[in-house]
Amino acid sequence: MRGDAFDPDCPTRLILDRIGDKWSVLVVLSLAGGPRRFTELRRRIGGVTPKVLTQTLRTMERDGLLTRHVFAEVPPRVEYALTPLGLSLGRPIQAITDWAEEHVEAVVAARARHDGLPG
Amino acid sequence: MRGDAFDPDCPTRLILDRIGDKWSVLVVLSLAGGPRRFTELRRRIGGVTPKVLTQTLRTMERDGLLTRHVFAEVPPRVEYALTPLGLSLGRPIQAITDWAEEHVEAVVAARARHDGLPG
DNA sequence: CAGGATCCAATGCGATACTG
DNA sequence: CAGTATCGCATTGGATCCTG
Repeated sequence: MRGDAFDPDCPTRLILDRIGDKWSVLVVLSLAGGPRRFTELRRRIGGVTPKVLTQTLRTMERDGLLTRHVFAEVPPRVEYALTPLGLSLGRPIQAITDWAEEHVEAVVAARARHDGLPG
Repeated sequence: MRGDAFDPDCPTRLILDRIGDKWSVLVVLSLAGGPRRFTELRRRIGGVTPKVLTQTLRTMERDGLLTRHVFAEVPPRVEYALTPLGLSLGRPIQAITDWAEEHVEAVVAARARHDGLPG
């Protein structure tokens, strides 16, 4: 049985909320090539604070999208890796960001045109 | 020149923000089959209030994703339709919602498993 | 290195009521 | 029918400082 995004009570909405958050998408893309450490992610994803990155990673771990592996070393080392589920999400995510990167100019232009016109 | 979603100053981020909002995705899906009137959209998209739906539609119009056409009739009639740009966004959006509807159970299960375990 | 703790600002969103 | 106006809260996310 599939979900139904149009039903306000369907948990599919929860997924869309997650995808809609500011950083999950970039985390998925960053991990698509293999496991990464916390600071690697932080550097790769411009503008994210450690607090928010941690929150994002914890939520995604809870949702079964990635795993968190702590190595018993000094200095500490923690690696994040996509699960098969998270990896499968990578494809539609990539489609969205591809669209965004390709059409960003058209949107910005439309916005300028709209804002420039009176009324 | 394409955008770069990893650059915090790239407007691509603005697009991701739009896609991430609670209702735009459902509006795109609702209009994929052709133009719809305001109340049709409102009924189709469960749980949205008129104020928020209007906001969403206005923003999407500004971004060049849809057009708003007012008919000079009584009672009033307003139709919303996707532009070619909005239509092109429909495909990656559909990919995301397909993923969500297909994997919602896996995510909910992962969440339950995670929350059920101590620590 | 990988975070936790705390405080705070923005704002998205909802409820309700009203209108040309 | 297709909105607008007002109010207010809950959530999200950012700045900053601290630590095992």
